[in-house]
Amino acid sequence: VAPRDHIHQVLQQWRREAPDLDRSAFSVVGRLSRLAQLLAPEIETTFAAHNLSGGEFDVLAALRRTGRPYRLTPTELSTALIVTSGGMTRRLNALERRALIRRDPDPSDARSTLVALTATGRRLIDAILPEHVANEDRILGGLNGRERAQLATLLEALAISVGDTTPARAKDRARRRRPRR
Amino acid sequence: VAPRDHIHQVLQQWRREAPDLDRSAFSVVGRLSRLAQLLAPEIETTFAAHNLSGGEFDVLAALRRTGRPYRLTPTELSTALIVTSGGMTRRLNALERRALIRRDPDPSDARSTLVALTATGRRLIDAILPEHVANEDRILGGLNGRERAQLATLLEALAISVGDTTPARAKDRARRRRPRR
DNA sequence: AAAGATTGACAGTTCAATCTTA
DNA sequence: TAAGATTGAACTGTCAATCTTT
Repeated sequence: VAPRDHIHQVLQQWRREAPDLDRSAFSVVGRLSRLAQLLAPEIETTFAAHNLSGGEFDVLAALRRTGRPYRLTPTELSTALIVTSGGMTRRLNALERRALIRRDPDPSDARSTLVALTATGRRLIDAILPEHVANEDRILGGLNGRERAQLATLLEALAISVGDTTPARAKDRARRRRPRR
Repeated sequence: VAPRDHIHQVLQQWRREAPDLDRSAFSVVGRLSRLAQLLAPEIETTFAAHNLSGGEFDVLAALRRTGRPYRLTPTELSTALIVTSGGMTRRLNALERRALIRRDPDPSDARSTLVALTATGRRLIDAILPEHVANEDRILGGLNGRERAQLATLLEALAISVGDTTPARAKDRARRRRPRR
């Protein structure tokens, strides 16, 4: 018989116990959250091999992909990564202690700081990146290119529909607050 | 212009900064984990309205969908919900303190206990369930039936390919360990 | 030995309060 | 007043050690 996944059995149980309940949303949301939970530890083994947590990797990666000079404010980081400012402070403390990032004062706003990748941090993230990509690719090994593309398209549609659209950058947003007529 | 999601911009940044890196896996895995992170608090508002955490709801729901007499062992629960046994003990303590579940000794194995939904627990989960389903449906409101079905199918294929297949139940597994020829 | 459950130490998060600067 | 960052308390999870029973 064709194998089914864990959520399929859960759906069957609900069909028996509560046949009137609509299960179409759960068949998506349930699989989404279960897959995320299942894949996270798998993905974090790569980071752990370099003594990084998943959250710490995310910070280094966010700085790296920004391009030179690899700088963002703590607020920009916590917005992009969906962590509270308190959570971000904690991550930055850990990374700064290991000299993977540096906190410089923001010359244009004394309330803020600029978080920058150090040379050490940049070397580390550049070393991890290819391993990480290879690992993700291995995890998705069961899906061919067409399936990946289809999945990415549908997930993007869902992301857009729940409002996960690219926010304007802080300075643009400020400029836009009182739009010109 | 057609709006794109947050991960789309991340992918563009990587294309600029590291054009040789294959981004196809991330376009799936990145969206998966980000959507799970984005949707979780949205979903948990329903539970919070009844003074339950997401993890506590999961335990009550797992017991409920099992059918009468709504009983599972802590090991079965921690396996089904992907939490460690220590984490499950913690959840069960909180639920037992509020008399939503009960722990009875297992008559057939003195090492184990049987976790059962109380009448109060059953009333609570049955009251939450329709709200939860309606909430999930609202969250997926941007996807039509065809898109949901397609997404569910692709996510199941991924789940199966990473090994998230329905495990045989404990007693079946014991029976199967030394298969008959 | 090994399995089931629990415990306590640790990790990482959110939340609300606080301090400084705009 | 409000925004940016930090702090400490509370919460929730993992991990490794432990105790009991098989």
